[in-house]
Amino acid sequence: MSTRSYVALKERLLDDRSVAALAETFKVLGDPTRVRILDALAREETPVCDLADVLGLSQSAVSHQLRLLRNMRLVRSRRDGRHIYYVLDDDHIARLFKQGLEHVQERREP
Amino acid sequence: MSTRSYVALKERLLDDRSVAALAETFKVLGDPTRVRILDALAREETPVCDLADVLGLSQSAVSHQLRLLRNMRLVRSRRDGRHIYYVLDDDHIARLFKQGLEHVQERREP
DNA sequence: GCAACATATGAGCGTGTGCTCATACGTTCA
DNA sequence: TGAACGTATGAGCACACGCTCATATGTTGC
Repeated sequence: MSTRSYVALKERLLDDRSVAALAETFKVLGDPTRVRILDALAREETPVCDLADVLGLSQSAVSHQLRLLRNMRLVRSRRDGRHIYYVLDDDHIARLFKQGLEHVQERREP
Repeated sequence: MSTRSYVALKERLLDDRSVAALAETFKVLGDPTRVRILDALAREETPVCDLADVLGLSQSAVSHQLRLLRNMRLVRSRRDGRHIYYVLDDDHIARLFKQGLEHVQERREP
């Protein structure tokens, strides 16, 4: 092991809760299907069936992902007749999402 | 399916490349071990053995993750004698990381 | 009430992922 | 040169994850 002192580093590291929360947050955004769903819902309130159709996914697949996003409070839903409309419910995530987008788009032309 | 027109939505969605890049970017950040490694490397240049020790991980586990981060150009390494020092090599990611952190920390007191 | 539609959800399957273990490669120093 | 140290890497395993399929639940209009 390195002979250099690293104790100072150890003490400044992120606490476990922050690490877990951070990883969990990024993990939700780390899947193409969820990215597409969130992208759509960031633009306008959309019922499940339209999401499935627009994204070319099965109703079931969309619904499963929405449950996850709902549990994490990233989206919220309201019923209108037979339809259930979903929207983004987290400004933080929306901003993080946008910033991530800027970064990948900047990075495209090096 | 909804009778409402959703064609307009379809046309405004993110293109596949952006979606993939965005998801991939977030995915790398979506693991506690990598979060901890990046957190440490954001603070100071550190050799693999110290990383393993400070984070309480095996040398192999750290090395495997570093390879991933290296391939994605998020970290860079330099050799100094027997040690190989790693540092962050991506300002975008560092900023994204910090912003994510602000969000999870704000969110802690609702 | 009962089709038809919209959504939710559990089970199961194939794949990806993060770890360990063993081992190879590289460097230093005596 | 060879032992000790530091790092990289492939194989393999346990588990997580995202999908499909089947089915349950909920709503509308006839």
